[in-house]
Amino acid sequence: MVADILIELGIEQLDKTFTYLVPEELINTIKIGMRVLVPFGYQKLEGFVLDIKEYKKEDYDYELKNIISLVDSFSVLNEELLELGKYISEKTLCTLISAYQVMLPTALKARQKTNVGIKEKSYIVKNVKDEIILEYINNNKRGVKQNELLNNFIKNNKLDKSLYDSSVIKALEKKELIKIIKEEVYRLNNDVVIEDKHITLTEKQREVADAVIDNLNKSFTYLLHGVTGSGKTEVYIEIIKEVIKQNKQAIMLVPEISLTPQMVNRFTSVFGKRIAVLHSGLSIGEKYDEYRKILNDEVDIVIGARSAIFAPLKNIGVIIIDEEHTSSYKQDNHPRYHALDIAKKRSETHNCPLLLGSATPSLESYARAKKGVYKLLELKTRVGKSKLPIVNIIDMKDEIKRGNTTFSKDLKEKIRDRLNKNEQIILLLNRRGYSTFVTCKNCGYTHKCPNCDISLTYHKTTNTMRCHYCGYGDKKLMQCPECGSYEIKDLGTGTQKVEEELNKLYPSARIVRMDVDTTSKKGSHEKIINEFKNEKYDILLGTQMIAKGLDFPKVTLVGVINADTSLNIPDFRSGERTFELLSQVAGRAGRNDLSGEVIIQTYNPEHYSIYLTKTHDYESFYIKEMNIRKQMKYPPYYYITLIRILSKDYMKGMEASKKIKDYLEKSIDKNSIILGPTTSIMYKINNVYRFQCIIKYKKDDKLRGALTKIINHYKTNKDINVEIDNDPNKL
DNA sequence: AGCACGCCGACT
DNA sequence: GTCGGCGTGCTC
Repeated sequence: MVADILIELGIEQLDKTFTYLVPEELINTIKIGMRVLVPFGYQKLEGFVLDIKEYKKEDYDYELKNIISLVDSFSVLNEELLELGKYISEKTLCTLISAYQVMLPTALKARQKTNVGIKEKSYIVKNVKDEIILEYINNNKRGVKQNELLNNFIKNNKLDKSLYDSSVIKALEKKELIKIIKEEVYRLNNDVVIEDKHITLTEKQREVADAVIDNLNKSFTYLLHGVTGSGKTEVYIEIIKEVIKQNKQAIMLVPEISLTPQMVNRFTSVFGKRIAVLHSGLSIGEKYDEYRKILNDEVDIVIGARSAIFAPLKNIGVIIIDEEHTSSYKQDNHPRYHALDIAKKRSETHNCPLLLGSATPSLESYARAKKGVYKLLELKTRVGKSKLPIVNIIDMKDEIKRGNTTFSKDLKEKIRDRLNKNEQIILLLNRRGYSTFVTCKNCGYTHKCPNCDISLTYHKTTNTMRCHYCGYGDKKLMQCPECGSYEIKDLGTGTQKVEEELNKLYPSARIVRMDVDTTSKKGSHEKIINEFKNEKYDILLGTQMIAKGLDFPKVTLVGVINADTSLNIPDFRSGERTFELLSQVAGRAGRNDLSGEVIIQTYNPEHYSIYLTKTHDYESFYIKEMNIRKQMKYPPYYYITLIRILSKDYMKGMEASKKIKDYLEKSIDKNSIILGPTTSIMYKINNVYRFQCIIKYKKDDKLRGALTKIINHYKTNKDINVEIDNDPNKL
């Protein structure tokens, strides 16, 4: 017997299997999809078994080596995942091994040296019959502690070892009255109280849920367009209930860690313990445990972020992607897969529906729904008494003339008003740090990162200038290095500065800031959210991470400090992003009986992405934006592929980029449009120069082949790195 | 990725 | 004459 092994190393040259002999003692235990340890050149490496077959000596003109050992006693990749990996590597042009690695939790990837194993807890159990124990207790006059332990066996069969003194245990063990056993425990323990509040769906919700429930055994994609607060989660729960009734399982994707706890709590209160959670906020050990729960058929529902789409459930009945427009469903490094794409694939293999939900669907999805590729489901009103908030747009050009830079007069007054009424406020500023750049007033010199093409952000808490791309840190300049002037000015406003200003304006208000800098510690997300929900704070100030999905009943005012930050990014999706962000954050206001109000401060009040949020008018936004996309030949009218060329040497990078463009021009479809090469928007990051070509196409059968050729051509080139991104999030 | 093989410069 | 520079190529 021989086995084809895919080696752990993720480089293109090794993107193929190597054949090894299966030693006698493993013949009965080895299975496809298992991890094994093999000799490879001068090293020992791990790999996945992709095939097992008979050994035919004549097929090999070299000596085969033996597999050293198995890494686990089970297959980490089942047949479906093995196939899915092939699909990913083809679709995203990545090595097969990196496709498999990305599907697995760290602890089960080939060779991550993590050595995370099953966590065990020790218990004490009886080693003899009850009568003997009772007899011992009666004769044992002095051993008070021993008797105390043994007496506990009357009520319990096993006792927690950690609760008893080790000398007592040892003595009883020696007498062979008790023994110690070990059992697997899961690190993540969601103690749950099932409290099915028997929510009755509204007529509309019922209709939407039934549209999916009536077609549970068909692979089809549904787009649920429901305004913020329209009760999409209830619809999801209703569908999943039905799926579980049919003995099937569900995958539920949520965009970010900040949202997971909320969703998990909601779900555990209905479904109890049979839920696994997978997201980046968990430790390696916790993820390993959650994953094993799935492997052991102990869960019906998997809730998690992007990678949860790979959950190895055997009989999926529905896949739900909440906030489907979220860009983080697309991985933006190496295997650049899109969770939505994987979801479609899995929905086909499992013959189950895929439900996408959003208040602001991506243009791509909405266009498909309009065309009938997806079925469009709608929830146009909020549930219960709550109404969509009133949105006011404030032109900051006027405010600046009155001397109001950060807060407009209106926003200041309204914050004061809510503080007086003991209601809560959310403020959004999509920029962390204190000030966004530091400039010399005299000569215009800007303090930039020496490694990247980025101005440094001042962080007052650490008194440093930091680069948000490479992490470079430097002292704040006191004097301009160019002209010697001391007139150094902070420009732009970050969350830290706003926090400071809020403290000055409202000294008694309790303010909590939530951005990357305050949420780096594990669990800090959840802590801030819970404390805000429990009204420990009056104002929640944060970056976009506060915009989505959170449900705070006491929030009646949402303020957007500067709506233009996302609009000014030179990217064809910046309008969509802006509309989406503003609509989402506006949706945080007035989610209960208290009516909500939103203030959006902007320098571009006439921009459709901004003024259409006033009327919550997604439809008009869609039509306007689609017109632009059509004219500019952007998605969803055209597909886009981004080729990024990276080099430490500017000239070499430029030359390679030109060559790539020339090659594309003669090898791909004549109707496809090739733009570039140009330098990327950030032309240098971490001392690497970045160039790009963009290809716009409707249908191009020659493109895939050409891209593969380009990748293959540059894979051995040490000076040039080529990355290909189909359907990029950012250009 | 690692490591050996191999072919050219400056040194005990 | 040798030691060692890292360019190239291979690993079942």
